[in-house]
Amino acid sequence: MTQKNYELTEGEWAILTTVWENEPCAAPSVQEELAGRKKWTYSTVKTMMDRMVSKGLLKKERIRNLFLYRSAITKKQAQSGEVMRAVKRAFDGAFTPMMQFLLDSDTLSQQQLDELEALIKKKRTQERAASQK
Amino acid sequence: MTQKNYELTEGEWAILTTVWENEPCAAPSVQEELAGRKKWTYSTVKTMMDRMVSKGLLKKERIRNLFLYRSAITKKQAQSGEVMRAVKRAFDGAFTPMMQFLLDSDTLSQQQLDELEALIKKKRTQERAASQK
DNA sequence: TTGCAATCTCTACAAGAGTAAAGTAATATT
DNA sequence: AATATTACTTTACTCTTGTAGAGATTGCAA
Repeated sequence: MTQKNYELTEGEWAILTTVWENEPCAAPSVQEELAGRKKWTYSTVKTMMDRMVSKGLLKKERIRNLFLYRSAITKKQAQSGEVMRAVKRAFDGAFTPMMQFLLDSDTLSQQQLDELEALIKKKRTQERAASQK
Repeated sequence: MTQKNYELTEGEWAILTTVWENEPCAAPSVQEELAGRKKWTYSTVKTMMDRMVSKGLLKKERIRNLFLYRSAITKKQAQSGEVMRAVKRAFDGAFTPMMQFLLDSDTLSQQQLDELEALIKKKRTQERAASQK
């Protein structure tokens, strides 16, 4: 499974997010769902969705006269693409410097730091377990 | 200092990176410097650089007949923008989930985990110190 | 001074993203 | 059936990014 690196645009994120949550869903539903955040007309949404089908981001299926869309990539794949892009462009492809950056930026609270530390502990245990299987 | 959120394109990253390393520098130098990775002609590079000046990403200064460019934003700002974009789009603005994703996804070695833990410890000390000044 | 070399300016074009109006088809309502 | 509503298709316009050629300028070398 050679996974491509998806780099979605703002609009594609908006749509995919809605699709993930309502899958399978029709274009009008997506438009309504999005209506709060984005003031896109049905036309706009439909156009974008069909372009996304061509790009392999969504799948479209016709059931008699109803068109249902579903995602063609998982949220994880999309997240990974986004993170990869950041890491690749801004940190020369190296993960640790990016983490370091996140830690340095003072956006993390004590509580978040706790959480992270816990995550690391867990991670380390897993590593150890895995390496001596 | 209301810091804007810079979202650079691929090309802008390439150019800014070279500028940061050679600042101040002339357009032809940047083009030559980039010649290895990108097969852009001088024209291309010059056009992009001037657009970047308009956008406030670079500054241009004329010294007699020489034009010197320098960056208008720091690497840190650019990195921050990139990270913010990822966090905002892919993780709903929440840092911890992104960290978690990084921890889960990647091939972090024991050593890197150690580093991170140390970073967190240090960070926490700083926080504490700062909060009770 | 004449001309080449380097550099800059102007102009342009294609592709993709965002945006949507208009026209058409199909379904539902009275 | 006639009309209203909903959904889909076609077409298109704008802006940005990547890309670059052609022409104008400037400064140095012969």
